[in-house]
Amino acid sequence: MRRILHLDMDAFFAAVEQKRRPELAGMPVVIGGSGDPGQRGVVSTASYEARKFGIHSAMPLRTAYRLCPDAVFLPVDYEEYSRVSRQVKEVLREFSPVMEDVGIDEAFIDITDVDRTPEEISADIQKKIREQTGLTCSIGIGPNKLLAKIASDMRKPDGITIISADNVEKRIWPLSARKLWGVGPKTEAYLDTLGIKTIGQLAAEPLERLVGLFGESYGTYLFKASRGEDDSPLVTHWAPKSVSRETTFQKDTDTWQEIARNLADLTRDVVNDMRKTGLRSRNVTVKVRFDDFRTQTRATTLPDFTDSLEEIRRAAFQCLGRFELKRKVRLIGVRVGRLESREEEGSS
DNA sequence: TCTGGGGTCCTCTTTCTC
DNA sequence: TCTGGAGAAAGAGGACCC
Repeated sequence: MRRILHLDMDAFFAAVEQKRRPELAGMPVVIGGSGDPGQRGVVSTASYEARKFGIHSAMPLRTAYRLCPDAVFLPVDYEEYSRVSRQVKEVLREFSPVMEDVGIDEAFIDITDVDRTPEEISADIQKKIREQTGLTCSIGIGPNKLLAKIASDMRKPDGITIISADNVEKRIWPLSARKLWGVGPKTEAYLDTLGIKTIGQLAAEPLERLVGLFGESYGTYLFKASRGEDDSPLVTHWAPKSVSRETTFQKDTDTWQEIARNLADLTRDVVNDMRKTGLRSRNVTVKVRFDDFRTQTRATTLPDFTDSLEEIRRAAFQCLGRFELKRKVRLIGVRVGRLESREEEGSS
């Protein structure tokens, strides 16, 4: 039986800010966008004090401001959070070389071969992270990634939760189906129309029914996940599949020059990114979101892998030309896909 | 009056090729 | 030369994650 540990930093961005500016400790702090709640943007992280006002991630900054005008609003400082994140990951690597990064504030490690109890390992990790960074984290341990991740969410902040394969029914089945990784707002609402609210109710459905409702791949996934089954391995190395940049205009616009200028800037940023990481691309996609929030994409395949700004910009503008820009534009974005690394040229 | 940005993966449809 | 079908590749959209 595997033993997987999932670590989740508590209110990470807000906690980093409160740590480096002690006067913010105990105050409602909201991190997001440019840090100006009058501008367009959403909440990335709210401190626990801010959450008491009903503020949560993905909420528009303006809404957060209405809920708590006294909160401290700060811009996202990825460089600083990345630096702290590296410290946290270094601590984890001391415990196991098999680690999967899940974004900036989460990770899995495989502790199957670590010769200590899960409780000891978890407490030790929490202690070391607190010493190194001054921050708290929550830890979940289970026989697979799915259960470890659900566990880490059960006691927050600064908690440790252990779920074993034989107490899935007791611990997992009463939870909302939304707690399963891969079940978002849409699926939750659909399940609700079927009278399915909990993971246990999902587990009561026959495989054939779930496959009929959700398709082979996702139906099978839900069937297994509701039983706490997950044999997915930890992904320790992976290559990027796409690089993108997008921006939401502060005011919706129908000025072609403004749209074009932004697309040119974003394309330059994407190409710089690609070159820094030694990648070339064969596919360019442009994304437009209109003022009614409808989103469209137009893509084109290039004759060859390239990191030439000229070629990629030409392709992006060719895509832009295929949109009917009848409404005002809210967002413009560009993505390059079908990547290959310059070193392994010709191999894909 | 709202609804970010950077990703992945899946599904369905259209287009290409043999 | 015309037509059709099968299968692959590309394009588009959408759900989901942090």
